[in-house]
Amino acid sequence: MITGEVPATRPFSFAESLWFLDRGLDDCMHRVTGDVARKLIAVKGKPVLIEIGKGTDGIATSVLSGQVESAHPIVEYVAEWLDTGRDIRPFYKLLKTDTELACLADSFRGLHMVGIPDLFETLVWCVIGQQINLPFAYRVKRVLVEKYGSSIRHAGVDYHLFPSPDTLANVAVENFRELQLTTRKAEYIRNIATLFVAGRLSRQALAKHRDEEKMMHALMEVRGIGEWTANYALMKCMRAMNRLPVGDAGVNIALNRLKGFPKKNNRKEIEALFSRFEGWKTYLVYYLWRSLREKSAG
DNA sequence: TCCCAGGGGCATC
DNA sequence: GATGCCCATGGG
Repeated sequence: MITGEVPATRPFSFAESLWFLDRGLDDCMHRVTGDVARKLIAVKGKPVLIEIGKGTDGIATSVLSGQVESAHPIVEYVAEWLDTGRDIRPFYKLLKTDTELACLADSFRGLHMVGIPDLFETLVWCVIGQQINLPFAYRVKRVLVEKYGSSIRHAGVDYHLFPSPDTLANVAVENFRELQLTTRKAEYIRNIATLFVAGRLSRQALAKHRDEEKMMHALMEVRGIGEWTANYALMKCMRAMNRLPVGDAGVNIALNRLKGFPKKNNRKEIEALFSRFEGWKTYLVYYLWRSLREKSAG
């Protein structure tokens, strides 16, 4: 069996990564059982089932199914996915300068951001999740993926790859409607898929902009991608470090709880706070989201 | 019943 | 640029 170790820059908590992957939500793109997670990924276009668990000094990975020549692409994938290489100590230094937020560095010590390496999946997921609650959004995603994504079965469990742009570009709006997607969302998804097929939208092309604001602009030209979604995509997929999804409900609630900010019309307070987190705004958002689900917070 | 949920587009002024 | 409305499901 091919195995590998993904080095992690400390502080790093695999338990936090695992907690996020589970969260009590039913994410069809991976499976968490006990202290490991399994996920089907594409390596050179072929499905490979990997398992990740706590390693001696990072994350232990192994290939359960599929053909790969070495652990190298697997290790690369996991490092990108779980942001293991990030040194978050500077972020903690900034957190410690804020009386009410200092606790985040202790409560969630070693939490690195779990990303979505695939841009197409990220954008489609955003569209699905727009303006609906998360459990429902995950259900819709599961039906979409089970219907249109390729999968393999291992030990009696199905693992899925996200549907390809080519597949979703050819799904009729009425078939999307059967998945409880609105007509408008169906159109957005079809359009995004078509742009990917045509090569007019890709992670690689987007990355060439380098500048976060230029990437924002490029994404927001696409129908269905507004400011919030563009921010989210840059955070989760492009690893942009200075994003603040304006108007995000989670950020508002978290800062209301932690710092007593108003729940609405709080732009001034929030921008002032985030201006002190230059280079780490994305991570601050992520830690605020994390704080929402701490114990009694539900 | 009402309001909100990890929004976005569009018309209108 | 700000505001209001539409979309359209499910949870509290």
